Amino acid sequence: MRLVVARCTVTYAGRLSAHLPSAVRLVMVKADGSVLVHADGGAYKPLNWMNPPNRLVEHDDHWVVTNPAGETLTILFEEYHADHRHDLGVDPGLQKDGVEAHLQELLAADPSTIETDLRLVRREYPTDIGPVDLLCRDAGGATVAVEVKRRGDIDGVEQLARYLERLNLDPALRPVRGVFVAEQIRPQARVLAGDRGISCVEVDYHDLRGVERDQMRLF
Amino acid sequence: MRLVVARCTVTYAGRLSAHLPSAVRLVMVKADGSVLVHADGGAYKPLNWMNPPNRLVEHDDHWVVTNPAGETLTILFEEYHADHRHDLGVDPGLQKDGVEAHLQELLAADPSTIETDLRLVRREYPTDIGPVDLLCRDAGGATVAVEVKRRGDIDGVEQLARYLERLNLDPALRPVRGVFVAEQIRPQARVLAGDRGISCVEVDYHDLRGVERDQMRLF
DNA sequence: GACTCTATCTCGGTA
DNA sequence: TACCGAGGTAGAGTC
Repeated sequence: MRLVVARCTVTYAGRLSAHLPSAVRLVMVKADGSVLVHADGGAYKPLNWMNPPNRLVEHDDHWVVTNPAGETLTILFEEYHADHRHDLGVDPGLQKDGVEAHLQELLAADPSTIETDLRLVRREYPTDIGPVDLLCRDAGGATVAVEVKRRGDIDGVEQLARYLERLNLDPALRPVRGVFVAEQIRPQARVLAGDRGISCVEVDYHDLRGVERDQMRLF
Repeated sequence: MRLVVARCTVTYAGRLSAHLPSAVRLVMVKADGSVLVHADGGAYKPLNWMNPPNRLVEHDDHWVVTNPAGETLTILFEEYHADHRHDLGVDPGLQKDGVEAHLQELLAADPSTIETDLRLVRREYPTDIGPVDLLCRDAGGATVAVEVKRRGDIDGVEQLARYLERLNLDPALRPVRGVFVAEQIRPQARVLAGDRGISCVEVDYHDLRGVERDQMRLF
C-alpha cells in the first residue's frame, strides 16, 4: 500500500464526470491497483476512486489511472507532503454475524417458529421477478410465501405483495397467502401489510439462535 | 488525518457483529472523527469503520470508538509499523455531471426523444406521495407520467405505478398512462412494467446531450 | 428531525 | 459472466 499526501486536483471521466479542485488530500494506492482519494472528513467514502482492475501510469507531475471499461482518473500533483509505502500482506477477511441470510437460515431450519405446523417447501423459490425467501405449506396444506427481513419496512411488504401476485397465477400453488417476518416491523409496514392481506410476525434473532450457541459460535 | 499501519484485530458491535482476525492494516482517523480500517485491496469500502460523530478513547494497546447509538469499534494493536499525522485542511468538494437529475433535465427539454409528439406539462409534478419526474401530454392529448432513472430497476416501476394510481384519481388528468425511461432497463423491471401496463424506453445520456456540448461544458 | 430517493453505490450469491 | 438483492447501505435533498 502506498500513501501519498499531496496538494492535487483530480478528474474522473467514466460513468459520470467529476472534478476535484486543488486541495491537500490523501491518495491511497492498494496492492490490487485500487486508487482512493480521501479528504480529512466525510465518512468512509473517498471523494474519488477507481476500483480494480486498473492500470496506473505515473508521469512527471500527474498520474493517469485507466480501467478496462475505459474510465479514467487523472491526478495532477502540485505539491508533495508525504509518500509512504507499506507491505500489508493478504487480509483474512471479515466475519459477519446477524445479517438477513442468517435469519433466513434459522427460519428455514424451523418454520414453525413463524407459524405452528408450517412446513418448508423451498428456500429461495424462484419466480420470474425474483426469488421468494421461503415457500411453505400450512397445516391445511395451503401455500404460504414468507418474506424475511432484518428490518421490516414498507419495501419488504411491497416485495412480498409482488411475489404473491405472481405466485397466485400458478394453479398448482393458488391460493397463496403471505407472511412478513422481521426482527422489527415498522408501523407503516404493518398497515400496508394489513391492506394487502399479509400477516406480520416479529422474531428475535438471538432467541432463534439460542443464547448458548450464540456465546459458543461468536468468534 | 492520522494514518496508523499496524498488526491488529478489529471488532464491531452494533447493527451486526463483525470481527477481523489479526493482520497488518491501515487505520485512518479523520479530522471529523471518522475511523476507517483498510486492507491492501478490495475497492473503496473499508473492512470496518465508524462514521462521525463518535468518541475515540486510546488505551495502552487498544482503541475503543463509540458512537451516540452505542455502537462500538474496538481495535486491538499487536505491532505498530507506522504512525503518520498530516494536516489536510478543508476540502472544497466534488463537482459532478451526468447523474439522474441531468438526464431528467435533458428529457424535460425535449420529451419527444421519449415518444414522438410528447409535450411537457410540468417537471416534478407534485402528488401527495411525492413528485412525478415528468408529466406530459401525448399527441392525442392524453396524460403521460414519466419516471426517469439512470438504471431501470423494479423499484422504479413500483414508484411509477404508485404515482399512476394517485394521478388516475384526478378527473382533470384521467386516464394517465406511464412511461418508464432509463439508460438501462433490467429484464425484471420490464416484466413488472408489462404487468402494470407501463411502457419502457431506453435512452443514451451522451446521445441526448450531444458530443459537442459535452466537450464544451466539461469544466 | 424525519422521510425520500440516488449511487461511479459495493458486495456477495447464483444461474 | 451477467443478473439479482442486501447493505452497519451512505449521502443529499426536501418537508
